[in-house]
Amino acid sequence: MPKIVDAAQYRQELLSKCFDLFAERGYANVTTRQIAQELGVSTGTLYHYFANKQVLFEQLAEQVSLQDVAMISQVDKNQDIPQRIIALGQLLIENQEYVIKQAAIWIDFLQHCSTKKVSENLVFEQIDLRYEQAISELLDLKDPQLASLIWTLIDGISINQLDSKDSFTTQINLLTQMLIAYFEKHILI
Amino acid sequence: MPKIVDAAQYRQELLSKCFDLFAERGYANVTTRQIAQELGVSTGTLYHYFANKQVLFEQLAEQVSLQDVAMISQVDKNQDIPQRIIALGQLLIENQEYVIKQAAIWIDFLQHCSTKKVSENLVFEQIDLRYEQAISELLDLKDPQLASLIWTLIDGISINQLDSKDSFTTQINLLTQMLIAYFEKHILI
Amino acid sequence: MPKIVDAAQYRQELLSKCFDLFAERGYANVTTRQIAQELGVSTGTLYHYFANKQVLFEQLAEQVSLQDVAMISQVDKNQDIPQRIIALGQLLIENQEYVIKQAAIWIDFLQHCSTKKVSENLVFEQIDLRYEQAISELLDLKDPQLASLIWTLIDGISINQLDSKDSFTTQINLLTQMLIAYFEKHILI
Amino acid sequence: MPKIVDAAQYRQELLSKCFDLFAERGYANVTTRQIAQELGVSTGTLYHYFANKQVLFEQLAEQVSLQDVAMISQVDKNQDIPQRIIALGQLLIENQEYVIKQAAIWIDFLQHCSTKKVSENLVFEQIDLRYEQAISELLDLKDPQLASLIWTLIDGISINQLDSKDSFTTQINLLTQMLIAYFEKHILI
DNA sequence: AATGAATGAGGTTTCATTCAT
DNA sequence: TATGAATGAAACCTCATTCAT
Repeated sequence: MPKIVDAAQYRQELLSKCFDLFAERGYANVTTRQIAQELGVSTGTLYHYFANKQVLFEQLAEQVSLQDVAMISQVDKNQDIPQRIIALGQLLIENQEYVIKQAAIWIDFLQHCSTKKVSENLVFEQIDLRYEQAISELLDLKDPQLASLIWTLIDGISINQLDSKDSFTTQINLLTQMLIAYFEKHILI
Repeated sequence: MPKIVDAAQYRQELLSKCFDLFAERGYANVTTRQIAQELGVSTGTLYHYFANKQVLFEQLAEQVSLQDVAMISQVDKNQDIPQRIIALGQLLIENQEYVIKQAAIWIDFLQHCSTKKVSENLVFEQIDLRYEQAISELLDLKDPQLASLIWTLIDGISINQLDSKDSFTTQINLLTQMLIAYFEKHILI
Repeated sequence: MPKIVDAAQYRQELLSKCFDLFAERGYANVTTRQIAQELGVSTGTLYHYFANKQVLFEQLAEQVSLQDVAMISQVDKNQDIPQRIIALGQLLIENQEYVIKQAAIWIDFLQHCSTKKVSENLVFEQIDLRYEQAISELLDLKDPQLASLIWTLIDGISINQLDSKDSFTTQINLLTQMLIAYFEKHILI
Repeated sequence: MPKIVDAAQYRQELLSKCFDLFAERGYANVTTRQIAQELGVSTGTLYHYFANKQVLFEQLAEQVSLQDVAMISQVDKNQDIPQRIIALGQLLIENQEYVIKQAAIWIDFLQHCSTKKVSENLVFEQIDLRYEQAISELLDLKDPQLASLIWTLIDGISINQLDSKDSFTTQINLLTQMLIAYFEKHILI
């Protein structure tokens, strides 16, 4: 009997392990050899679990999106909308290291998708929808575009955090206030 | 009489010509041969005008940032702040094709910078400052962070425009309203 | 009670099963994984029965040569030489699918042998001798070179059957007539 | 101005230089690095002149077929058919080293073609036709199948010359006699 | 100034073979 | 016996860059 008991689970582990690598260097600047090394396996093993570098990356993006959604759903919904927005901001700031990396990967994935043909965008659209739903649910939104936009703005902030990570807090807080102001004026009451 | 009168100007022309290429494919997916072909010159000539691919790209990013600033400064300042915000939104929507491409290049450049060492971030910081000033001036802002944020959010929206370009208008309009709500609540009296 | 009673016999079965695979794709274009899959076993099992891919192939070539000889010996020897030649041609045409595949494997094996050192040519020479004897016996030949040549010519025709399998019949018939003409002129009486 | 004056001619030179390599080792056993080394160029240069290994090989096969035809046309046609056949045999024996290698490449090419899809067989059919015409012309043949067959038989003999190169002469001579016997019986008069 | 042939390090991927279970 | 995950050398190919002309 072979060593690995649950291949699917092991794949997830491998994906998690190369999260930092892709986030910090970007898809094009990471070699498959580096990935294998980071994972502590041979390149052969890498290709045993993932058809190719592209597929590996797509599965990582998918995994990341699921984690993001899980993070968002941590916000306590027993509060009014402005409080929830603040709580979301708080959560992002607490997890800023992760959030910034996640954004780096997501942007990379976007570029990747725009290069490829439409057929592959199915996985992209599916992921996109996930974010939309998570935000809609959190803020009781009826407008899907608004939900999409909010996460888009968060990503926008995240990727702009080159080294000045202390500004992340400030920018998220500013965004929080913008959202609250917008909600108070257009949505609540 | 030599063909090229003004080398500096010719360089600018070359840069302009490869804007689309980088925007659509991304730095890593464009080869120097493709660039040369797009420009209608040989690779040798390319290297005559630019030390290497990286420098070429950095100069393109710089050129783009100057064009962006020029675009922003087109907004008529003889209106109140909310009107200026609306006008800016309008401008972005009118130039959406350019704005989206510009964002693609900017994000690519960000990734590029975060990979490299600090020494090269000088050019990055310089560019960043330019945006900050343009927005600050346009909206009479005292807080540089807020100015930075606004352009950051615009970029955030822009890069998320994979194919669904019709949503760009909606999203920019939503952002416009957020900004107005925020200004009304926190800045204008 | 162990599953496999007779390892030697099982090996023969395995060899027979991968005949088509090697014939259609060629030694270099068949992976051990494909072989294992075709055989319905794991690669581990494959290596349990055969030291390596090369040995597997050599044994296949040997098995094929034995089958060829068995086929040749089916020709009824109660006829004169020209009739036997015609009967041999008939037999080849009837089994053309097999004959063509067998030739593909044989040629592959020849290439294989010419690459390796002389030590391994023992198995090659042994196989070669087998063909020589079978043909010599069938046509009452004294000249071993002539016997060799005949099978060589048949192989030559066989490998040239890319897709145009209908020409196989024609070409074998032409060869048959050549042989008869040659025998009538130089050998019989 | 670049170094190479006539790229097409240089390509031919490169092809000629790797003839031995492919003939002796076979397509699958020759690496692109070995080819480059044999040619005295870098792998990059190799790929500058040939899209990939496959294309290089196909062009080699094509070149070889042209040389073969040129060789065949050397036979003096001012003699009767049997004499021409003998002269052809003589020519083959004189050039046996080349003939054997050429056959090795041709067989490799056949295998290669049978693996690929029909679209690529155009080049194969074209080459095949060339042989047919050269032989038809030499022996005043009306039957294209017979012409094809003759070259096929020569190839059959050639590839069977593993090391025993002295038998090549014998076998070609035997084939010569077969052909003469066949012509005398079926074609002439 | 302009060309594009030449370079070769290094990228992605394959695959025969091993070995723990 | 049987399995198939794991290995890593080595294959094919790309591409930023150089340099002779």
